[in-house]
Amino acid sequence: MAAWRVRLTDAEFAVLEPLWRSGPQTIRQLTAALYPQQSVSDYATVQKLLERLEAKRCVRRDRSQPAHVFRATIERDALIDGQLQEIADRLCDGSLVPVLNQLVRRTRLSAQDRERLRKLLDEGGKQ
Amino acid sequence: MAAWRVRLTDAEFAVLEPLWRSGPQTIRQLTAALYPQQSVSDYATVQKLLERLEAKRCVRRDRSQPAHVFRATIERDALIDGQLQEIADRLCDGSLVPVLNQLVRRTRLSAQDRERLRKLLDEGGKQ
DNA sequence: GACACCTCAGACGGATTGTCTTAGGATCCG
DNA sequence: CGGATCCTAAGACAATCCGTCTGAGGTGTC
Repeated sequence: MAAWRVRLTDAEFAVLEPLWRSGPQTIRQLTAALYPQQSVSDYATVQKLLERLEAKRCVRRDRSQPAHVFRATIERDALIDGQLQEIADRLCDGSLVPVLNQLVRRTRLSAQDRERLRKLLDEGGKQ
Repeated sequence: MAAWRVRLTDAEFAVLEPLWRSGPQTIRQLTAALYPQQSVSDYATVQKLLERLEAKRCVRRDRSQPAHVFRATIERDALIDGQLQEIADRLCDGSLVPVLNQLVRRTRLSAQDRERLRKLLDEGGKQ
């Protein structure tokens, strides 16, 4: 699970979302999820976005059905990784540590969240 | 220090960098820092980028000197915040907690780093 | 006056983005 | 068969963005 470096637009992120949430789908299904009252061109828009996501290797197409079925080939977490690394590169000379510090400092955490993080820190130490 | 929501380009980030590192500067100084062998149009490029950064309120211009002096009006940390929030919005329904988890899980941390984070977690709990 | 440096306004070409149109193939059903 | 419906594929489209570049004009200094 390498940190995936790719630049996506807002609309492309939006298309990925239902694929992560509900698994592989056809264009028709995705259009229904994204544009509640779908029009002809909404369908075409989703189609184009999927085409671009495929070119960026974030999505794969199963052509065995008459209506192609699309699935995400990148996990949400991997994409988060990539985005984080991009912040680090642009703002912290490539290091994630300052990003992490800033994030811990700023985020409102419940006691549970904090507990979980402490555990993660412990595990990380043992590896 | 609110999380600053603004979209910057790579070149704009690059201009901000020397402002953070070395403080307020003129266009000439910034150009020298960014384009080691500066040409006429490199100067103009930096000028245009500063103009756009000013429009985005990331930079302020002191006009009292013949050569205007620019300073960053946004801190590096605030910008990191904004970028992190943007990831959260696009990928985690607005919550920073999953981002944080992922970051802790993925980042290689030294024992020192881990210790510092533990402290940050403790402090956060007391507030 | 000549020169150097500055600001300001805007043009520019290329890329990106989201939307939309059209053409054509496959399938289903009367 | 013939028509309706769904699909893919290809590309046009306007708007915006992005980095670069040009030119006109102001100001200061020797």
